[in-house]
Amino acid sequence: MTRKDQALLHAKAQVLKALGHPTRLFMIQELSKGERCVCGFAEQVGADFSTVSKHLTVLKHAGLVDDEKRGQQVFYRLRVPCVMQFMNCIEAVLKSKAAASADLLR
Amino acid sequence: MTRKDQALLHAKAQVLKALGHPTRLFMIQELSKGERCVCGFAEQVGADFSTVSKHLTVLKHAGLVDDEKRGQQVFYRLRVPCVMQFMNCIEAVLKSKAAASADLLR
DNA sequence: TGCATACTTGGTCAAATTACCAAATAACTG
DNA sequence: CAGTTATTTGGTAATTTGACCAAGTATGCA
Repeated sequence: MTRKDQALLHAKAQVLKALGHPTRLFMIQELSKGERCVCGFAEQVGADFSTVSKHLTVLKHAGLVDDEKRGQQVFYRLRVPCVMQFMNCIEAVLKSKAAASADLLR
Repeated sequence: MTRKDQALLHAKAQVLKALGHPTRLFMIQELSKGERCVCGFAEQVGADFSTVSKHLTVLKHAGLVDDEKRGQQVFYRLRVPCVMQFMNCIEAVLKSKAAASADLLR
């Protein structure tokens, strides 16, 4: 594996890692319905404003969302909507896992 | 959000988190080509045997892979091949991010 | 200008992650 | 059975993560 391959692998993993947190995944799901300001999330997510802001920063650095300041508010939006297509597959993984656990009970 | 929704969100995030490590992502990519024993990975990945084993355990717990012992070797295989479809989208995210960085230079 | 609102940033701390080594287990081999 | 190979498990140390609080910045409004 070349150094370039390694870098690409690392970059891809970073994106997935950014998605790998309940709060951030929730944010992505919400953003798939449309843009949202930080304050909008602060209400829904039961966390500190600063925590919400930091999670959004992680998503931004991963390249998953864009932000735009309008007035006093900062609006975030999903940059690449295709990430939502992951969800079906993830659910398939969970189902397959559940099925395997059920197998153990037989 | 109900407690059940929360649990589902958490479970999904766990799957993504499992994918969010360069070594594990590499393993998944390799497994998409066919099953592989732990020793096969130990060679390719420049890490300790125990480290490799632990990464595979993480993937297994996430429901992403299955293992089967045959003789002295343990073979792992991808349980849900659809995860490979993520890659195109992830690459799109990276490209979009690169494009945004390029914008800054204008 | 001065104060409130909306965020972000920096600091701190506990918990989780990851890597390695050493030791334990399991299955073949002579 | 003794020794070797393949893999997992347990322990430990370094690093990263995630949550909160407090302080800083920026915008809008009286």
